Amino acid sequence: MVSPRRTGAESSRTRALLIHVTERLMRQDGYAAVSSRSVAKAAGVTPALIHYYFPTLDDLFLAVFRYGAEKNLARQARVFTEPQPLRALWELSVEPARTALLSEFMALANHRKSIRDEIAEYSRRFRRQQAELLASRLPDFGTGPDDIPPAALLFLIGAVSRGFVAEDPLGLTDGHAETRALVERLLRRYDSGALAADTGARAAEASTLEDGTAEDGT
Amino acid sequence: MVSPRRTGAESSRTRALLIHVTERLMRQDGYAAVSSRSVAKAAGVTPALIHYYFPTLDDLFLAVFRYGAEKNLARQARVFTEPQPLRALWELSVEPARTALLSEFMALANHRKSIRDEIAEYSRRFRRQQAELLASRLPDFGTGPDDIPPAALLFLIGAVSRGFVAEDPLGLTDGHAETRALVERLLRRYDSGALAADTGARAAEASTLEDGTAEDGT
DNA sequence: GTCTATAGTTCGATAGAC
DNA sequence: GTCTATCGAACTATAGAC
Repeated sequence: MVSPRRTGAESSRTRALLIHVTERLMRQDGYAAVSSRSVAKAAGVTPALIHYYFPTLDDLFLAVFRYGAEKNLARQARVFTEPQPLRALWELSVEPARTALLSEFMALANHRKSIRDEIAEYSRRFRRQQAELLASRLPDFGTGPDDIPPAALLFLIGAVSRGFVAEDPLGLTDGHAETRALVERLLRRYDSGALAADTGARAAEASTLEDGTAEDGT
Repeated sequence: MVSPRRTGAESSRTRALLIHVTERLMRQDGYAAVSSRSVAKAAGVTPALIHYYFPTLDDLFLAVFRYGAEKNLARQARVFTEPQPLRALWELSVEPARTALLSEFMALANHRKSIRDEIAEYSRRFRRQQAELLASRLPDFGTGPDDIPPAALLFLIGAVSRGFVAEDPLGLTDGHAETRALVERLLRRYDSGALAADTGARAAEASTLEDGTAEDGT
C-alpha cells in the first residue's frame, strides 16, 4: 500500500473520455497544452477529477500513449496481410492524425524523463514488428544491389511521414508532391512485380495516390 | 511611443549571452524548458533582466531564431561553392546541434502563433535558397527519368536529418546506418561523375562517411 | 545595466464534503 | 464518482531603487 489514494477504475466511461480528450488536445495544440485544467475544461469536468483517474499528469500521458500504441501495433500487423503490403504500410504511415500524435509523443519523451523509457521501448518494438513482417511477407525485398535496404526503407517511411506533418502547418510544402510521386514510383516497382527490374513500371503514370488527409475527429 | 519601457541595446554583451544560453537550453531540454527564470539562472542574472532585453519571451525566442537563421543561410550559401555541393549540403544538414535546434523551432512554431509566421517564412526562404543554388550549381540534376527530383531531394534531406535527431535520443537507431550508406551511394553517383549512369560507382565500397556527431558546444 | 520586490496568473496535487 | 476549496510552486511581466 504505497499509495493510499483513491483511483478510478480502468473500465470507467469517464476515464476513456479523458484519454480521448487528451489525445485530441495533444494533436491540435501539442503536449504542452495538456494540463489538468485544460483537459478538465475540454471534458466538462473539474480538474480534481483528472487526478482521481490519473494521479499525475505522466500517468495520463502514458494512458493515452498505451491506448494508441496497442491500436497501432494491431493496425500495422493487419496492414501486412493486404495484397500490397508496402503500399498499405505507406498509406497507414502518412495518416496525419496518427503521425502528428506520434511526433508529439517523441518530443514529449525527450523532455519528460519519466515516460521516455516506455515510449522508447515501444518505438523499438514497433519498428521491429515492421521489420519482421516485411521480411516474412517480402523475403526478396532489398536483395538487389541497387535496392533500398529494408531497415533503411522503414526508417525513411517514418522520417518522411513525420516530415510531412511537421512542415504542412508551416505552409512548407516544397517537394512534398514530388516525394509522394517518387514513393508512388517505388511502390509500383516493388509491390506489383516483386522486383521486376523496373521495366515497364514507368509506363503507367496516372496516379492513384490520394492524399493521406485522414479522419481527424475534430 | 507605444512602448515607454526601457530595452537593452542590440550590441549588449549580456544580450548576446542570453541568446546563447537560451539556444543551449532549447537544444538540450526543449523549448518548453525556456522561462525567464531558467534562462536567468543559466546566465547568472536575475529574471527581471531577461525582460529588460526581451520584453516578452516571444521576443527572446525570435532573437535566438534570427541569430541562427542568418548564420544558417550564410553557411548554406557557402556550402554550395564547395567541390561536392550535395555532399557538403548533406553533411551540413545532419549536424545534430543545428538540426535539433531547427526541430525545436518547428515545434514551437506550431504552438506559439505569435512567432509562427516568421519561422514559416524563413523556412520557405531557406528551402528556396537551396533550390536556387542547386539549380545553378548542378543544372543537370534530376533530369534523368529515374532520378530524384530536386525538390524531393531537398525535402528528403531535411526530413531524414530531423529523423536522425528525433530518434537518436530514444535509442531508436534501426535503419540509420543503412540510410547513411544509401545516401553515400547516391552522393557518389551524383557529386563525382555528374549523373554518370551509375556505372562503376558501385565498385568502391569502402565508406568514407563519418558520423555527423558535430561540435555540440555543451 | 542590474537589482529587489511584487502583482497577477496558472499550474499540479491533495483533502474532504456530497 | 464528482465536486468545492485550497496549498504551494512556478511562471510572465512590471515598477522602481541602486
